[in-house]
Amino acid sequence: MATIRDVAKKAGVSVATVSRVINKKGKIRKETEEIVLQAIKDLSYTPNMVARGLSNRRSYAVALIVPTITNPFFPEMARAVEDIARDNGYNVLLCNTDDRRDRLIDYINSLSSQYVDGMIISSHNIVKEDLQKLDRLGIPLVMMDRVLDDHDFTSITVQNREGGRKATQHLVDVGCTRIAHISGLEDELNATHRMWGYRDIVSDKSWFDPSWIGKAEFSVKSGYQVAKELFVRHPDIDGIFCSNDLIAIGALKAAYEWGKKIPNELAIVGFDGIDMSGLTVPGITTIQQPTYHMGELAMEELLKQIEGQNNEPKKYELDVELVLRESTMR
Amino acid sequence: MATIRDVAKKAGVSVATVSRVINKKGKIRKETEEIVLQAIKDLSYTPNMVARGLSNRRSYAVALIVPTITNPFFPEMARAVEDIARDNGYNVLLCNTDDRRDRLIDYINSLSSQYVDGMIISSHNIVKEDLQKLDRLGIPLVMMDRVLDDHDFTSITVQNREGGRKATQHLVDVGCTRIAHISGLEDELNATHRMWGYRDIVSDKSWFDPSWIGKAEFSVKSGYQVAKELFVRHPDIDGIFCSNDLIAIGALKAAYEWGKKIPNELAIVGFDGIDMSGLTVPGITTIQQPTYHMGELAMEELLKQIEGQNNEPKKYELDVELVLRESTMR
DNA sequence: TTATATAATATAACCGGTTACATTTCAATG
DNA sequence: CATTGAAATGTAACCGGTTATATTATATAA
Repeated sequence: MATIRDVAKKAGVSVATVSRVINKKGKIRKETEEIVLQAIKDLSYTPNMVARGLSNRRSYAVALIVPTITNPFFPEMARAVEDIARDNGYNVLLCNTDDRRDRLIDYINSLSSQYVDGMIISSHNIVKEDLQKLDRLGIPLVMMDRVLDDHDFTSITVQNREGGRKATQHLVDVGCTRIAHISGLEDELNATHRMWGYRDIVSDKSWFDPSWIGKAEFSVKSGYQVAKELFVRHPDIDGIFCSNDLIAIGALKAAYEWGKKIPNELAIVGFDGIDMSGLTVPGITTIQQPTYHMGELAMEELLKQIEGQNNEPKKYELDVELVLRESTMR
Repeated sequence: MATIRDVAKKAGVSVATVSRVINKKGKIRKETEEIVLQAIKDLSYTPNMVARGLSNRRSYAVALIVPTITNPFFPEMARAVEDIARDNGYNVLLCNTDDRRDRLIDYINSLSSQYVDGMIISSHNIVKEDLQKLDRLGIPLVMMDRVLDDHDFTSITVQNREGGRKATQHLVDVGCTRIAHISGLEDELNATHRMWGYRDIVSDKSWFDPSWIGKAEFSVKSGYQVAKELFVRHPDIDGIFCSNDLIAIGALKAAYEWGKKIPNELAIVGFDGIDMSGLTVPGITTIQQPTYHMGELAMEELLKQIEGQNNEPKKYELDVELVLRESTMR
């Protein structure tokens, strides 16, 4: 592998000149530039990113920290992040925290000694002091999907409460009169917002009381179990708004086994709009998040911060959309 | 951030000694070691990985190159790779090629100027000269899932042909007498092997001719379309072996719309064992790959190569297993 | 006690870039 | 023609580690 000094020697100039040509910094004579470019081509030279990183205190890599890449919501986001990163000469480090705080902390620590240029974090385990630490280290950060309530970093999330309302209202509109909600766990802020959206619609109904709200993890298995519990507790249930699509898929499976006909005896609405929600039979009506767009936006905002064009934090709260499928078509 | 020189000064020793303590290389007096460790603790010093990388010509990062992380087969593999990598102090760079050769080449080039310590590649676009290039650059490589036929690198794949046989034989066993196959595209070696497994079972049947084999991309949409074509071409079809689970899900949806009852009028078997295959209604019988294990194994083998313990390439061809679900239970 | 081998530590070069500062070149001005 | 200042380029320090080699301290043998 040729180094910058090889190029300098071949072109008969100093390394500084070569560096200037490569980075288009400072003044260089046209002829000199051409000679250097030719030498670069002749030696098929590529700047060594590690050396450059050491000098610049940069690594040209950003970390994408997610709970787990196996939740289908994240790959699509990751895909978008990587697309934008690649287009801008950055690499993406994939980090799974498994929703464990110790892992998150390990990552934050180890990544900062590697000059990661920025982080996109989706974790509800993050606390204020973590943010302060990153701030102190000068590491740009964008919070994605799962964001802290009170902070001043750029964050990207969706209108969870409004989405919860849309979903629940839709169930009302198709004629449901006993609507349950399967929420995510308490400490998950998105889940809480979605639940409040649900409550906005049902809290003044005569039949409503908190026993209509079940709590599940964001997984198919958990959704399946909690749905069955609801069937026992409320045999007259005729609609469920699930806090995410995985839960909805679990509920669908539970309904099928319980012999409840979908959508006529039980209508189901999910949240997220992962591909899978459209692939079940019947397809599941859901609140679609602009997943890919969120990833794009996150990476773009991060780049702005890294490149220092813009430092005021922005808080995006993107629109969500009701996507109609068979699970509520009656 | 404290540097090694800060530590050396604080401990009253030279940087070489500090380095030796950190890396447990060479002889050091017990007392000296303790003094140094104390200084490290006092300054909460972490070695800078970029500087270390420059010196060692290493980056402590491995690249995971996949067609697209949005195919649910890959996140699980990625998950395993990342787990093992993390445990060993490595980071994982996520690279999506989108099945495009130009992207693959871009990655190979750019990653090599970054001292990536190794690559796990899953791509059927890779050709011999790429392997030679990596060999020349001294970059360890493990080929995953989609491997070149003739090479001498470590590779990890499954018994595709045997899996194809198992799947098809199972359809025969449950009483199917007109069994179609939806294969992946020709240039995908796994798909080809699976198809040959299918042919092993059906080629001597009187009804069989190549029109029973459809070609699809590894996607739900494509599976859906090709399944419908098969329904038209062969109305008496009563079983389909699909080259992967996404195709099977598409076929399931097609059958549902076509009014074919599953499993009695049409039995379906997929391949891969992605989570989703068990979550559809009905669940899809499939040939389960040891996905997580494959990722683990790939990373472990890569580590062996990186750490130089072992250089003879190994070719793993792992067992697959038939997982019974409702789509063939009759 | 001195010579010699060995253990422990220090010095300084090196990895391959960037860049502050120094130097040279050259056109414009007095 | 000498002076001046901007433009172009070069020199060398620096980023923060590793490590070959040199040096010093200590143990062993003669």
